[in-house]
Amino acid sequence: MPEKAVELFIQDLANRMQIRDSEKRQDDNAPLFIGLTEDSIQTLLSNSFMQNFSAGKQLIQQGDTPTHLYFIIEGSIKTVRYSTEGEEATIRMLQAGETFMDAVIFMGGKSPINALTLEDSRFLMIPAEAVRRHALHDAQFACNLLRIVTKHYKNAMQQIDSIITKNPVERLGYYFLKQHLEQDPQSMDIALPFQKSTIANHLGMTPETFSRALAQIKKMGIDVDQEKLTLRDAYALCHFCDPDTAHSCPKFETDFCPLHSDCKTHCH
Amino acid sequence: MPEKAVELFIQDLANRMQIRDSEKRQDDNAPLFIGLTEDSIQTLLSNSFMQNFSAGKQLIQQGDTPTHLYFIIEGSIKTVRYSTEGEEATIRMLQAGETFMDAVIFMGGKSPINALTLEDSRFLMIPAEAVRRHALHDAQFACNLLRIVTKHYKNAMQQIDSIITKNPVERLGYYFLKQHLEQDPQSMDIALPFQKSTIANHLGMTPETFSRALAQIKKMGIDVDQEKLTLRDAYALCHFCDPDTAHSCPKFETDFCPLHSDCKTHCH
DNA sequence: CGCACCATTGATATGGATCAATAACTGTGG
DNA sequence: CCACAGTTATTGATCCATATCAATGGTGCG
Repeated sequence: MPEKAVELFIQDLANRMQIRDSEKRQDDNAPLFIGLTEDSIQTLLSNSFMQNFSAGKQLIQQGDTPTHLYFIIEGSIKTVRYSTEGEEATIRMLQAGETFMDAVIFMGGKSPINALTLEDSRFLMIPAEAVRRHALHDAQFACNLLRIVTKHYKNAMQQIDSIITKNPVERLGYYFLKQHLEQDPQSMDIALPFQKSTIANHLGMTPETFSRALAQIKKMGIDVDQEKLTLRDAYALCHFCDPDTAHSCPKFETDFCPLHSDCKTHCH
Repeated sequence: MPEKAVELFIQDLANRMQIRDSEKRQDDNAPLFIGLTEDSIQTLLSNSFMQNFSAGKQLIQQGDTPTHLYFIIEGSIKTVRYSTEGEEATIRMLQAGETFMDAVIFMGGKSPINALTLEDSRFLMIPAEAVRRHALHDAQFACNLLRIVTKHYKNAMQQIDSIITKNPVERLGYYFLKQHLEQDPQSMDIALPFQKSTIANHLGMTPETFSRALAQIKKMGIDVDQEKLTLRDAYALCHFCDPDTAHSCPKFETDFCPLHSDCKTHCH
């Protein structure tokens, strides 16, 4: 039964990756399996299985030895650290298509984070030992992991920077900007994929402060309608940008990008 | 001339790794080259070279395309991000034997960080393209990179957690604890490897606050003598510990570890 | 010796946390 | 369809930790 599920998953994955190919977006989804041979995927997944968990379940605790790499088929989770007084610091929030425990597996010790489901979720679980072994045999797979982990690391660096140098409004704007670029840079709508209090904690502020920051943002050309934002102005988020984020923006290096030296219109 | 330097370096590295072998500490130093064949190292370093930079030199700017992986032969550097108003957030401070730009090379875009020398320094510089190519050919090398990057990532997570949930004194204590475990868990002395203002920024506080936190720490059984700390009590730092850090402490799971359930002496 | 630079210490100000109350939404059952 | 409880979000009032401002002391270097 587990094997069957995995078979199905592989087939589905293959389908999806072909679709992606034609869309030229093969990099973005399931980056763990990019460029692997059918054989390689089979070997890697030979002891993997699917499992469901209900909302609010602690999958991993700080100090546990990580046993699996989790690939989210359905649902969402967050990874957090707790202080001794029980305060929590949210490191990441993840949705379907993303993986977690991918980095922890290679840290060579106990897990520095807790992982818990935010809603009822379904995972493909690949044994940690299989992942480590496979990485040593398939350099492509190891490089996929590298790309994934470095991306996490980049996000962590931006999170650190945000918390240290930015005020709540700027942090929120920066978060929205990144969501905007990630979801669909053409659309004027941005979805809030998680509960506000969860995002607030991820940004290092209380829900109250988050709420007040939202109110500020409204005044800057962004309509807030429950769990959806609408930009009234395509450039409303531009002054939250930074030099490395700019490069993933379609407006970058057009004369309309406020960071561009020739820009006349949107500079301040 | 560059080739000669690299030859020498490899030889020196080999020597050092043999020494480490006998000390059973082969994991800790030069983790980039662990387990690689002589051939593999040769290929990797074929276009590498040594270069010196004076203190305060910007090696990489945010938004630059990273060109090399740097291995610090001598000196120290820090990686930082700047806000638009010029405030800085220090991500890491590194010394001889460590590498940087290792993760950035695999992020597939522009650098999210600046790197600048803290003193006159000397680096082994390996072209980024060579690193990426070699990672695809030598899975062992890719796994070494994975271990390095995941370690950075772990530190970043702890840094985020510290800044969000801990007050300045706790952050400082946690930093000292980690230094203590990293430098020499047996010794009662801890060296401050960087300028106080640099550490302060890394911990997300001003130099003034750092200074006041130091004063608090003095009251907790730790003598502060300029750039060296001395623990008056081997357990002085224990209540700054957390479940995942504990595992790298020699006192862990002895009855004297305050985190241990059977501990009678040091609990509070 | 004197000039920088860094660290410390004290006085004050302020941004965001906390506390408290209300409002909006979610789902459930009558 | 509405009434209800439970959760999540907003808004207001207050407080406190840490930043900021300012002055002094220490250290190393030319």
